[in-house]
Amino acid sequence: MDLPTAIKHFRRQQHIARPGETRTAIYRLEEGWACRYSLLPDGRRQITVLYLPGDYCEPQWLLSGKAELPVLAMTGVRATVVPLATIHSQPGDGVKRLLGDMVQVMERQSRWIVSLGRKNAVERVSELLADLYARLGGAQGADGLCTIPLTQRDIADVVGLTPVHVNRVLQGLRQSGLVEIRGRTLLVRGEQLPLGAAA
Amino acid sequence: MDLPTAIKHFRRQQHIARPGETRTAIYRLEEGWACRYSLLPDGRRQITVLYLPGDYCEPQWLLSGKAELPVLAMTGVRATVVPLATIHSQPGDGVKRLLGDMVQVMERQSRWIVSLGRKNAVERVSELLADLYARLGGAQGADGLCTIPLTQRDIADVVGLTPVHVNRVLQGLRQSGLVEIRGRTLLVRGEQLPLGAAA
DNA sequence: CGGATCCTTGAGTGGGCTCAAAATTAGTGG
DNA sequence: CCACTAATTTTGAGCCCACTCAAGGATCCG
Repeated sequence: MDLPTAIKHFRRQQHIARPGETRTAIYRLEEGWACRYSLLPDGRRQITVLYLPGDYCEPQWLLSGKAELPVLAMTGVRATVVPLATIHSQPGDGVKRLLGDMVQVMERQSRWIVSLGRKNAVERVSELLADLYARLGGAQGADGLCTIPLTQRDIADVVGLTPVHVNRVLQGLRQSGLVEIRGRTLLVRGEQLPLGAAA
Repeated sequence: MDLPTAIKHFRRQQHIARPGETRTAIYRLEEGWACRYSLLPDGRRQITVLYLPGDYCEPQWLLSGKAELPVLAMTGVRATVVPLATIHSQPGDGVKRLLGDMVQVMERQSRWIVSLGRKNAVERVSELLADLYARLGGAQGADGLCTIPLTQRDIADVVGLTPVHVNRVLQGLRQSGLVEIRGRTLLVRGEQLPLGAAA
């Protein structure tokens, strides 16, 4: 109803968009994480994009106006609704900002293709955690630890591994002091994790 | 010099763009294939995008003006030079067409992430060949066969496998009648190959 | 015709998967 | 606050797909 700041809430495991839907607005995540994923007929799932607080979800709706793949809230989500009409009617920063975001997403996807195609389990998990650490803007907690609200199954569906193997990899990283696990919460100590170098 | 149709040629294995370069024009491939790739310090290579005749290379230069990763001619290439200034000065179809292409590339990358993360060797190679067959616009030869000018090493660097294993997979597909190999040329019989279904 | 690149084949290895079960944690309703 | 259930994490044993290493044949190119 009110134009400037419509807010929408989603619960964990609730769909933000479903394939084929026409989209007339995009969301800016204010709080919580979301993902775009793909489900194979036999149940295998692969997450193709992660959306963190501050991200626009999904930029390409500006161009295509249609959702190709399902988008899911991975935690509770609070998002600002940004109607496409609003953006188009003010053809200044808004469009540019979003197109820039699209390029960012593309580059991140390219890097991820490299990881999935050519890197082993430890490298993939490390790179994911390093990327998330960087995107969260450095440390959150006072002790340089930042919180990852993902299930080990979720991580597995990002890095293309099984939950069991992700668990074993995380145990290795834990012994290296790179991550901590308190209850069901994953804490990452950023810095040392190797970001994906390439040429 | 001449504005409307500047043409540029590249030989096989010649770089079309190198990382960090400023780009003031994009190319439209008239003939030949190209790819964007990433090289890890230890020599592992992963191809992230394939450009076929008719494709614009690379659309995101319109927005970023900079090459992030190297682009390589995989065969002899003849390309039309499209200066970015030309596109921006005629803000009609040109921009829209290119942005549409960008979305296409993004969706193809998403599908490829699914393949690399969740599919086995046979599925990946089949999907690649099916995708190429579709993008080449159906059959080229009179017999419903289309030609793939890629090395088995090139294919390996797309699907994230070793050349040796790609060879064994292709032999399986050959016995299934899905592909033919004449000398060093790969011929694909499209139709039956399963395109990546997802939901 | 020589050299380089590419394709092919074989034997052995290993990283990540599968299957299965137990332990821990989160969530729910009374 | 507690009992109960569901979801997640953890651990173990065995297996298989794709890799590695190595050598020999084809094919291309100058």
